[in-house]
Parts: sequence; structure tokens; C-alpha cells
Amino acid sequence: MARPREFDPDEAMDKAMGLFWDVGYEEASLTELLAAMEITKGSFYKAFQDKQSIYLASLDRYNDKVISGTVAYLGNPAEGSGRARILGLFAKVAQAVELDGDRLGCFLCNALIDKAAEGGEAEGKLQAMVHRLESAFYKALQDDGQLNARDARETARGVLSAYFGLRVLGRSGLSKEMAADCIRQVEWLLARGGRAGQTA
Amino acid sequence: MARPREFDPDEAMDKAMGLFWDVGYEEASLTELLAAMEITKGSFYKAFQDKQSIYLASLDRYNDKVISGTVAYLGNPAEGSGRARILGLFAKVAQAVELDGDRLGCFLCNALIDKAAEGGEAEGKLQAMVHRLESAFYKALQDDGQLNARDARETARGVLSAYFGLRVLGRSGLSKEMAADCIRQVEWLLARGGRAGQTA
DNA sequence: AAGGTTTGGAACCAATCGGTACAAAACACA
DNA sequence: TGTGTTTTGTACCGATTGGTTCCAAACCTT
Repeated sequence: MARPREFDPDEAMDKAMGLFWDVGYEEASLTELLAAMEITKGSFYKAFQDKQSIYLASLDRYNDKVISGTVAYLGNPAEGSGRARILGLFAKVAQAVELDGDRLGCFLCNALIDKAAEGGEAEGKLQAMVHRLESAFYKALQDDGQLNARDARETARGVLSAYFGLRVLGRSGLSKEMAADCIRQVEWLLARGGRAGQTA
Repeated sequence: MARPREFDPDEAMDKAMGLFWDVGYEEASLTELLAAMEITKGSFYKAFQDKQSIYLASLDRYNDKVISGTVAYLGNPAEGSGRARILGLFAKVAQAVELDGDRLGCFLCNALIDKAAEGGEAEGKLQAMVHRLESAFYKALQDDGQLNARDARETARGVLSAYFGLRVLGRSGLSKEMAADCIRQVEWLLARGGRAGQTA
């Protein structure tokens, strides 16, 4: 009954998220955004509201896709013990940096720094994601059943901050040695309450 | 022999650094920058080159003032053992967030994420600062003389990533409990090779 | 007080910002 | 093949971007 749209809104959203992820909100000009999404202004403003709202949508998307994936991995018993899963996550991050040269970092982490996020709806979304990650670490630790709730919570938070630290360092390119050392330190954190996940 | 300038370039630089620190490069428009520095366009372009170069100068300034201060603190035997100094640094950061509501975070950490930095001169400056911090942690650990060089290096890097992690979390407001847990985890990292710096 | 210099502020610049309006193009249905 | 509806691309909008130019004001030296 009408002309069909020539682009996949879902794909376009992915491209938009990719740009915001890479350069942040302010640095992503509308022109760059349109180029990344491979659509023109008309289509953009017909399909989406404006730059602000597509940024917020990108955050939601990151939560739904990436964070959920990470949470699922951390909660998947098939991937080994809780500690092994946590270490596996760190290893994957380090590997992405050193092998694929991934300098994107973590959208959540980047957005936490990006002040464009502050004050608006973004703040709540970000804190929710932080909480999801913390909980996922916590549950993984609980799965091993070697720590009481208090220690598990504490360890989860230590791991969380180490995780963000690694991703900050990864943003400017992480040497193999640096990454390995960071991970070994996480092993050390996890060693509390049981001999688990030791590699070296 | 001529009209003296009505502002203190040093103070103005401080204000500029403060703004870049807070909102990053791109988000700091020239107008905001001038307002923060309390000078007008004419004075600005007479005293400094342009926005880009004053940003780089801000990074240098941060290195000279803040990072140097941190390095000095970490290397000052009067502040206690090496481990105590490291924990003291973390405590000061946490305290600034929860007491003074400091949401600035760490300029170095913020700039590592801020993509405006990438590709240019900034990259080198940032990595130099990261390296200074790592070395300061390393030396503090060496002062206690309980770890061999290899373990000290590894621990320094673990502490460094925990430090950045804390500063990322601090940017969006850190709960007292979260901060305390993160610090207790650093204590745990430092506990290797000797019972030091324990508080709880 | 006069002369020489430098600063400070406003006017001005092209380019780009995010966003809107609208007409032509492309389809589904009849 | 026409008609109606939606998408698409482009021209356009005022505001703001970083940056330059230029002159009057302010000062030091003599």
C-alpha cells in the first residue's frame, strides 16, 4: 500500500550503536551518523526521532545484546566453574585487544566517562548495566559455593573494577604482557576461598 | 613598554584543564572554554595557539601537577609503607567521591576514553602518564621489599587497572559500600608476599 | 604629557551543527 | 494503468562551531 523502506532499521541501529560506541555522543556528528548508518537525513528523521533518542536506544541495544551476552556467558555452567567463566571473560577481552586490535573498548565503560550521558535518561540506564554486570560476577562466584555472600559481593565488585580498568587500558592498546599481568591479578582475587582458576 | 595582560595565564590554563577534565575535548566548545577561563576570544588567541594545542597543554599540565603529585605521594616513605601508600591513594579517591561528590574522575582515565585524543600527539602523552603511574605503583611495592621484580610488576599492573576501574565507577557516583569493597579487594591484592596494609 | 606596544573586545568569517520542509521517486492496491 | 501512500533525497533553516581581523583602550617608558 506504500513504498517499502530500503534499509533494515535493525541494521541501521547497529551501525549507529557502533559509531556512538567508538567516538561517543558529541563526537558523532549527525553527518557521520548518517554515513555510518548508510541512510540519508530524510529516512533518518522518519524512522527515528533525533540524535539524542537514537543514542539512548543504542544504550538499550548494548544492554540487550552485549551485556546480556556477557551475563549469559558468566552464568553458563557449561563454560566451567564460576571462576573459570570470569577468567574466560577477561581472557576474551584481552584477546580481542591484542589479536583483533579491538580499540572500541566497552560501550558501557566509555559512556560512563562520556559526559554527554550525564543528567539525562542515560544515567539510569548506565547504572542499571553496571548493576547487571556486578550481579553476574556475584552469581558466578556464588555458583562455586566457596564464599559467603559478603565475600562474594566484595569480590564481585573488585572484579568489576578490574574489568573496567582493563577496558580503559585496552582502549589505547594493551600490550600482551600488561593484559596477562592484569588477568593473573584477577586470578589472585578469585583465589580467595579456594584454589580455583589457577593457570600459572 | 606595553599594556600588561589582565589575566594570569597560569590560572587560565588551570581553568581550561578543569573544563577538558570535566567534559572532554569535543564537548568543550570554545565559548564554554572562554567562559571557564574568564577571558575573551582576543586574549585567548593572543596567548595560546588554538583549542587543540591548549588541550594538549592541559594534558601536560595534568601530568605535571596531578600525576606528579600522585607519584610523589606513592613514593613518599613518610606516608607509611609502600602498600599503605597505595591504599592511602585509593582511600583518598574514594573519599573525594563520597564526601566531596567529586564526579570529575581522573583526567588521564577520561582522556584515554575520549576519542578526540586518538591519533594525535595526545596518544603518546597519555601512554607516558599511564606508564608513570604503573612505575609509581611498582616502586611503592618494591619499597616494601617483599616481592620479587616479576611479582611486583604484575601486582603494580593489577593495582593500576583496579585504580582506573575505581575512577570509572567514581565518575557516575560511587556508593560508600562499593568503594569500600573495591578497596578491600586491593588490600587483598597487596596481601601477597606479606601481611601488610590490612584494615579490616 | 607624548609615543610606542600590546592587550581586549567586538565584528566578522566560512563551515558545520542538528533539524525541518517538501517534492520527486517507488511501491501496493485497485 | 492509474491512484494513494510512504520513503527518499535535497534544499533549506537558524544557531553555533572554531578561528581571524582590526581598532580602541590600557599601559610602560621617556
